[in-house]
Amino acid sequence: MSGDQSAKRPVPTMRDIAAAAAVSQSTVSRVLSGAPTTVPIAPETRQRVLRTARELGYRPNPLARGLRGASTNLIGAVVRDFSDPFFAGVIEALVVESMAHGYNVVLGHVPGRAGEEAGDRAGEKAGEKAAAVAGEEAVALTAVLETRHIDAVVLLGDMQEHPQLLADLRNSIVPVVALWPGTSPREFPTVDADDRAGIRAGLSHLVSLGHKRIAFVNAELPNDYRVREDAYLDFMREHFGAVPPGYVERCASTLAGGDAALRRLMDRPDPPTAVAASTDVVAIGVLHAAHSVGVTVPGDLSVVGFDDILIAAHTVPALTTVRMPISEIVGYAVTQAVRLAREPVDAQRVPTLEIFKPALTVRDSTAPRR
Amino acid sequence: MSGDQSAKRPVPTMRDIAAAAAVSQSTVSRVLSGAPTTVPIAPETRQRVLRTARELGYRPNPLARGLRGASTNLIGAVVRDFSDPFFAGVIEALVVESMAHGYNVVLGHVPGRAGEEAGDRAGEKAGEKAAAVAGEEAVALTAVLETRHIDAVVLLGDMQEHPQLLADLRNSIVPVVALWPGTSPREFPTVDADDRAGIRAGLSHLVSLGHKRIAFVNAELPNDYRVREDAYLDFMREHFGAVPPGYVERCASTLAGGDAALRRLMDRPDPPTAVAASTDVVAIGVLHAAHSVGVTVPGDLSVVGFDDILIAAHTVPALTTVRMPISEIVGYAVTQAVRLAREPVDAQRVPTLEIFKPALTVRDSTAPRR
DNA sequence: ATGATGCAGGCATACGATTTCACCCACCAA
DNA sequence: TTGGTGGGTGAAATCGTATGCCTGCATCAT
Repeated sequence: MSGDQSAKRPVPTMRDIAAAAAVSQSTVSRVLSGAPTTVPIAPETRQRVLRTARELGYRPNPLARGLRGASTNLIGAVVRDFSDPFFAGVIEALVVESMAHGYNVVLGHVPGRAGEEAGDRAGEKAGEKAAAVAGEEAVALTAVLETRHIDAVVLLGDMQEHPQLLADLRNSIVPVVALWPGTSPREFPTVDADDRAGIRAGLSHLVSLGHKRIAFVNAELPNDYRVREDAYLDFMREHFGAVPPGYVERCASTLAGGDAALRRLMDRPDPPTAVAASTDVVAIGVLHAAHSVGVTVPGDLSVVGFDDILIAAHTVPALTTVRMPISEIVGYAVTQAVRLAREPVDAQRVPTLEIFKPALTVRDSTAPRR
Repeated sequence: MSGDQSAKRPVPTMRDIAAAAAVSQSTVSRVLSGAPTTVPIAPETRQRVLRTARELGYRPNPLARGLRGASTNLIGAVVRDFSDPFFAGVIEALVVESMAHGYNVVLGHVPGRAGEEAGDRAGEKAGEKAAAVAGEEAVALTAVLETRHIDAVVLLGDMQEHPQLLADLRNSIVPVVALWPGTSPREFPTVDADDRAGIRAGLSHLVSLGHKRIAFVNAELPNDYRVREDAYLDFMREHFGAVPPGYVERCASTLAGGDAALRRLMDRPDPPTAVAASTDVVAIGVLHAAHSVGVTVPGDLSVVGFDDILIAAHTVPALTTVRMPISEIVGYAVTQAVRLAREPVDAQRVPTLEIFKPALTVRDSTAPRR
């Protein structure tokens, strides 16, 4: 068919279509963009152009589109911590939801303090470029964004560690939606979960099983985000008048962190009979540690997690946890982001706040106190 | 500082720099791109331009760059299954590695049979556009790519289910690197692991512990990818002369799949004393099922996984598995992709093949046969 | 003194699509 | 016949960057 031509120009341009359909390139643009043109197009011309485009296998060049200020249909996702299974699930939901809206997702990962390093290694490719461009560190931080390359940005998790990124975002024109913002200032439209209600649901469940010696393992973010911990403290004070001293353990937000935290708790003279964890990841670490030190779950110890990540239903034993409505939250956020991407700039920065309610999911890691 | 100006033009262009530094736009481009120009630039001019750029907070517009055929520094990742924790880890590695090379990652997910649906819902945004563009289904499938928007494509997992995607890739000029291609035809440079060696390592370990009744749980991909299963069959025949009948269970590549498979195995009159799973995900399902039906691991049953995903070290009990060298594989692939992105088109499609060796990681889910 | 060299930098154009403006033509009313 | 009028189309500017080509201006050798 288009043999040798496709070898040279695999993707035909509008000019090619125009030549083949014997119209001008402007007409091709008008027909293919499908936008309600100000100018009328004869039905037959329209058909001819469409047919030609199909035959030649036309694909619009999004870069050229974007250059004119049109949308690139790209959503940038900046995620605090990649290795966290919770965010892995979030990203999946985000990608699926975005594609359903006709958008793709560009992943950005905010390097800890690695601005320098990233710049250096990028230099491999860019030659002197990296060194030459002004304000290189700042550029490295906002790498994903490269403003205007992207129609909207979704912030996943606490971004407090990256003020530079937030500042860049603030000064740019891209709409931003923040999810699970933690301690980040509420400067963008935000979607979050009612952490306090979630923690209370888990704790109420433990109390209803007769537990009193309930410890809390808090996955500590770099900036003290203590909503879940505070919810625990308040709950304990309400129900028992006081928080058992030493019953709050803080640890890294990892499996190993939860593991270590439980070991510390069980080493106490008065070990708890139940543990609430601030995330499933640490809860799974707790499960593992309990098994390692010979504590039976749920016989000797009840464990409640938070998030209901994918593996939670298949741990040993299956984890009782609080389901984070990820798809609802992400779905809402994407809808919001897409809407903002189309709206005039001035309407975008209203820091709205939408809260979703988590719900308890009882499985096998909790049992009545012995 | 730049008060009202930033309100109108948040991101200055090269033209702005040029005006401010009293040089031509071309000079600005030459200085900022840092490429070894054919044209000499006076050091002082260079400095002046750089300073001006810094002061005005210049950021290159990647779209405009890309339009000229330059690189967009974007790598497209197409992943077979998002919900798989294995691929979550892979994506993390990919993002980190890509950013180290100065690239960002665009996530694509190949919809099962959902071409229609995706197109419809995308229509929300594009109005008649979606319907108007030729070959809409094809466009939906290659959504991420939008050829030339991306410098290279990394294929994650088996793409056999998506011949349309492969065809598009074949006809486009983007370099492609395939990772863990499974049954996909070897038409691109490929990076894979030595599955056979990995399975044999796991099985040898079980045999050295005295196990003979070793079953295999195969996470079945849509296209029968049976390298791991075949490795098991061969191994068993070599060591025991035959494969115990009914000892190969196939299941969905999910936690629930592994769960169900183990239940079937343990229901047999001659249950195995050890199980090798083709992936950690199903192995974790196996662990969970064993616990549910009262089979102790590793007392009654030894379990070996494959992949060494993040949670594997923290399951109950910690999973003995075969470590998939993800970072090595991804690192090699990204280096390759970046190199190909810079090379002339004709050198790109040589279907090279690089194989990495997995290694056994012994933890607590295996023990001598009782 | 003068053409040859080399250094610095500007001009113009290309990239592919969008969009504004202008144009042509047919048809209708006056 | 002529001045609309409006439908249908094309030419050209534009977006921001990269680059081939050309032009000044010194300096240098002859």
